[in-house]
Amino acid sequence: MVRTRTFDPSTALTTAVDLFSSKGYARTSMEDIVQATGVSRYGLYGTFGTKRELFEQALERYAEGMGKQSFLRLLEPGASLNHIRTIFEERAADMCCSEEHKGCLFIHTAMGLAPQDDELRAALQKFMKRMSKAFAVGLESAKELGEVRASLDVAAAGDLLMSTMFGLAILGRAGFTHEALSRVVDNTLASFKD
Amino acid sequence: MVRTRTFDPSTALTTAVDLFSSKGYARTSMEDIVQATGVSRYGLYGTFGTKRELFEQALERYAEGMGKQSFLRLLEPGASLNHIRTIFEERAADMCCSEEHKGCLFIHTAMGLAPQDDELRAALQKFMKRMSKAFAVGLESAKELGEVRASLDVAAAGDLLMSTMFGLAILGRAGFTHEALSRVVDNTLASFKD
DNA sequence: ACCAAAACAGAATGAACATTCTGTTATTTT
DNA sequence: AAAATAACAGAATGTTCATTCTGTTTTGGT
Repeated sequence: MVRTRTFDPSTALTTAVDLFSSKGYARTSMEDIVQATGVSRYGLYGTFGTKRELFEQALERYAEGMGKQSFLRLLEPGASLNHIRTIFEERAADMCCSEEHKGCLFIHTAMGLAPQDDELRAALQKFMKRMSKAFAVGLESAKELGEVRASLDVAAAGDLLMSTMFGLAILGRAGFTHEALSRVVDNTLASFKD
Repeated sequence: MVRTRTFDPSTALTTAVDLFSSKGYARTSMEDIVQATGVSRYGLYGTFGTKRELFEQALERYAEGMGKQSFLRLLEPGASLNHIRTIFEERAADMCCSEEHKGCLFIHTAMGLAPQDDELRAALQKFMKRMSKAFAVGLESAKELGEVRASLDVAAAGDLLMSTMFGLAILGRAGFTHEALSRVVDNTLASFKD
């Protein structure tokens, strides 16, 4: 390496994640990414490969970020219903109240490339199962705390919470109020009790 | 009108609905629609206006179709939980098991044009509220039949069911099994009882 | 049968886009 | 300091797309 790179691939990828998750694959152009990152086409293609490959890496980063930022807490002992509620609350705030129209990259992937792209669909499934599993583990902890009924099937409830998370993202994107989303969360979580 | 039209606008619109709901706005081209309908560009633009305007009409048609095909039953007296379950079952079958990758046009709209297009977003909200309301009315009937607890807030539950419907569509698109979706539906409906 | 207008098929236009290419600049090694 | 090469900016290429234009064909009214 003779001339040194003038950009940080990791922060560039973060920017790409933001663009992809607000506008999706089809509606964000490489030019958009060049503009937003300040990285040249050369750097982008050299570092990340094609747009499709960049998207895949963005999806991985997005999943990783969600895990670290939200779902890791559920895997720790003592996780409670409130941890789950907080995760929903944070996401609802992102979806509803941001002027930049943040969106869910999982949903964009599912509605966009996933049906035609086996590799991407497999990755998406893996991340989604991880998410459902994290919810299940969190619910298991909550069960020990007596916050949810002992008979609750936490695996099924994990899928249900994941599904709810996506549903809320759609409601948020459609312009529903934060209150409406909160009510859905409250009712869903309440259904696990007793 | 001197020369007679050789296509039926209504069936052409139906075809456009199918294309838009499987691939979304950005990924279906006017050329795709020309091919699938057999209607010339001239006919398409002359009858429906721009692609954006065609999409709006497709969205309306889609909502209307969902209403007639699924939600009208919920407004009739005697609607029961099973009517609701059937609606979910039919949709789940569409989403999971079709090779043509049917999708939900509401979701495509929410993730695609809605954030930037006030008119489309308003239309989408209207249709979504109608959907939630239909669920609520169905639940009210189910309440009279004693299928759900008397204390159930049917308006809140209507939003929840709508959210669930979107969540399921995402799961289906991501390749989750029909069983996984059914389990979510069962658990959601069970949470309304007693 | 003829005319005018509307519908048609497909070519044309101009913009947007993904990707590659070119010439330039910076930096490490010698 | 010179050489070599990786990184850079942006021009070039070829494709796809939405929309408009052109020349042709059909058909209702005369």
